[in-house]
Amino acid sequence: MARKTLEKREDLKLRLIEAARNRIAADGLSNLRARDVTQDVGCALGGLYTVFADLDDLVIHVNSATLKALEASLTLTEVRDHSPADRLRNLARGYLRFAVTHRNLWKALFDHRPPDDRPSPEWHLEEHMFLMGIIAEPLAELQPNMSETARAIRARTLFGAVHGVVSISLEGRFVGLPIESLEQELDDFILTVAAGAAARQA
Amino acid sequence: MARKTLEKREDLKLRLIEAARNRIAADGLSNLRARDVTQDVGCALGGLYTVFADLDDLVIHVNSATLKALEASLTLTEVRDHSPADRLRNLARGYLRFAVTHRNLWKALFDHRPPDDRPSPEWHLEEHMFLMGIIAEPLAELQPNMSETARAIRARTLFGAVHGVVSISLEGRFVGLPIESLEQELDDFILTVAAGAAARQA
DNA sequence: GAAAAATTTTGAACAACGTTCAAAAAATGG
DNA sequence: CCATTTTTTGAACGTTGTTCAAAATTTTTC
Repeated sequence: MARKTLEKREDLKLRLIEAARNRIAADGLSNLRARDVTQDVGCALGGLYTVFADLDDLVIHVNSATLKALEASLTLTEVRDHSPADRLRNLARGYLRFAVTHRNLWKALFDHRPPDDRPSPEWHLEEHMFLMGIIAEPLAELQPNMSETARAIRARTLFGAVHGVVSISLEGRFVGLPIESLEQELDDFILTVAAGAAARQA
Repeated sequence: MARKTLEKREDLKLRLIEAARNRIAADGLSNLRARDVTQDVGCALGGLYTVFADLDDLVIHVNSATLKALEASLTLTEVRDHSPADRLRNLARGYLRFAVTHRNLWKALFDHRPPDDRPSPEWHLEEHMFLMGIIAEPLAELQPNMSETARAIRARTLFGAVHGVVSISLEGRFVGLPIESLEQELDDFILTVAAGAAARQA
């Protein structure tokens, strides 16, 4: 029966993802080794390549799980009856908190570069889109007379800005700063952007 | 005489940096190979390790040169008698233009991760600081009653934001967009931040 | 249920890296 | 010109990701 076979394959796949996730969370993406994860799950080295195309494919699946966790974390903090600026601030805070809490997994989302001849599959690229979507909503409220496409681009810009601020805060040289200061700085930044958007809107 | 020896060492060093720079510019950081650069300059494989600690050390020197070029490019476009917002916009534009023009060298600045047990030397970390310094000046004019340290942090935040916007614009999926649109979007973003800063200042 | 056929799993072997270091080559100095 | 020191060399090593013929297992057939 092909039934049992498929199930076992799927089970191995999940266990490999879980093992890789733990390895990345503990030691960082750059220390992920095919030999380690296969030993962790108790299969042969070659077993990995019966379920994934290569290591990058496995990493993509780990990143996919991380994105789902991030999505769950961000949509949880969404409160619909707050002002747009407050909602944007909450999203930025949530993003910062997630990055701090799951440092290595979060870093893996952006440190991972698939080889030139094997770019990320379409389904994974689309997983990044929910981030833009989440931002687009409060943005629409903030600048209602903006075209749909312009707002999509602006959401991407805003995400890039927040991600950049969080990145440089966590990876830079000022990492001695307490998390509260980072949050305060990020809050200020978001409120500044929101104020500017509102001002230029009028 | 130790004179000639030192000169030859220095010459080899420079030639290796130049070769590595060309390789990175052409094929990207991830395709840089010790065997390639040593062949390019016509020395033995081991010769590289008589002048640099390892490949990462060589990359750091390439990045150092890239930062100098970026600095030259940005300070050139600085015009002191413009408004703070205009100056910030010019800096952001210059940054975007540099990233577009020297795509792979610019990417190498941030893609390169030295191994955990061998972080970047202090002198190289300080080279990144001029970027913050350049930003801090117009920022001081924009928000004069801000403390020195707060402004330093804000400059870092602002750089992170601009870098994030440029990154996501160039590496994301919307790369079909013409450069003019990216520039327009970045302009808008900067002016929004500047407007917000001015508004919250008052 | 045993033998044959198909499938799955294995891990030794391979190629491509960065890095090392004993030996060769070159430079120095007396 | 030879001895000594210094510099350069590239074969060899350790560690990667990846492959694939063979072993182990499962399924099918009679």
